[in-house]
Amino acid sequence: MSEQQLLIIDDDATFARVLARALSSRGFEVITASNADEARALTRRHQPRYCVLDLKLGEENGLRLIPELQALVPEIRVLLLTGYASIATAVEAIKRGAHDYLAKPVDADAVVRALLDGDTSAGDEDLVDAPEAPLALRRLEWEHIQRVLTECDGNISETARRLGMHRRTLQRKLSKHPVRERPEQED
Amino acid sequence: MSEQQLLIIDDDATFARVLARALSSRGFEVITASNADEARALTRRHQPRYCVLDLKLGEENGLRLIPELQALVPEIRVLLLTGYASIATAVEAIKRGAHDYLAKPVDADAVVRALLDGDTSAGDEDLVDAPEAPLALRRLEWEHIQRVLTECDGNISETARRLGMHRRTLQRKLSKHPVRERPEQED
DNA sequence: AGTAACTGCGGCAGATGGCCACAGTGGCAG
DNA sequence: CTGCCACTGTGGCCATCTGCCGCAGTTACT
Repeated sequence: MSEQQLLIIDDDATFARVLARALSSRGFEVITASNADEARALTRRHQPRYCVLDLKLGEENGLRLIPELQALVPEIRVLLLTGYASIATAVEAIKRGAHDYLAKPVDADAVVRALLDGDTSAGDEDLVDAPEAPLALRRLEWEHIQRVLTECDGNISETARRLGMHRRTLQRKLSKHPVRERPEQED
Repeated sequence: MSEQQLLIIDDDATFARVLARALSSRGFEVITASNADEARALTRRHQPRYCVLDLKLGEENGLRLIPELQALVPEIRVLLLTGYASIATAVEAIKRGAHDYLAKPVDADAVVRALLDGDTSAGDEDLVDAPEAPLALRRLEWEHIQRVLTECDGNISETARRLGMHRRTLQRKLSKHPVRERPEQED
């Protein structure tokens, strides 16, 4: 296949570099941006077909970028990556036009798979089955918090109030590392 | 004014009944289906504007139903509900046209909020009078524990395993929790 | 009998949560 | 401009909770 342009947008330089290397070696022509403005500029210039976007771009919200990128490159495929994954943000991302949404840490193969997948566009074969296990308590808590947080537009105090918990506690929970979806396996 | 038709599709009769009651009291005209065929038939007949769909419909996958329902009622809003939530299925659900995706346990208010969210045609008459009160974390946790406990036929060890917590911890939670923190009526 | 599950219980160290306090910010009314 | 107010980040204290250990008793199946 001819080389495909791929734009990585992540303010975590280390992560971006590692991912860029991995994707380069898999046949993509990778360019990277570390903030929204840079991303816009590079997108305009290079018209990448693929994009890996970090949900949490410093102060900004990566979600906002999705429509912009699509306006610049209609056929662009945006893959959202985040270290703080939750169902609420995943839903939001897809609604805004992201092609897929993965939780860090991911391996490059998963990224490639997600990016390339769906040219068949929602083939029925690929139906994801629901996991047989219920959500672990930690994760349930995380999901609920994320949902309410979204509902409150990121207002932590308000969220804490609605959740009936102390603001300080909420802050600590949020800053702590999120829960992996499949805790039993390593990557 | 005209009540909004709402179709609940869930093979868990108890859950469907409880939810139906709760949503009825919030101003929806609720009809329920317990399998895909029934759902198709009811959709054809009643042309509901809203739909609450369980992801795991017995043998079938609720995801498949989404496009079908939308073919029957183009403006239908499908809310996916599942006790086995995962980011992967959430992404898939939204891609297939679901309006939102929530993990059980949810309270009826959250369902209503999700259904009406961004809905311009929903004259927010008597529909929205539901108090904005997301479950407190404690309560959410309790509900989830009870759900899984029931699923495990009261087997505490198994429940603890599935919930990813220590058996001793579960025991202590169960033994102490006097259950009632706030007698919340469903209607 | 032996094995393997489950259950209840006690205890301990370390993690977590609730709460207070303080500082800095930004919007808004007076 | 000047408070007032709400939000946010942070540190610290102390009570509670959790994870993990062990032990004993029970039930069921081999």
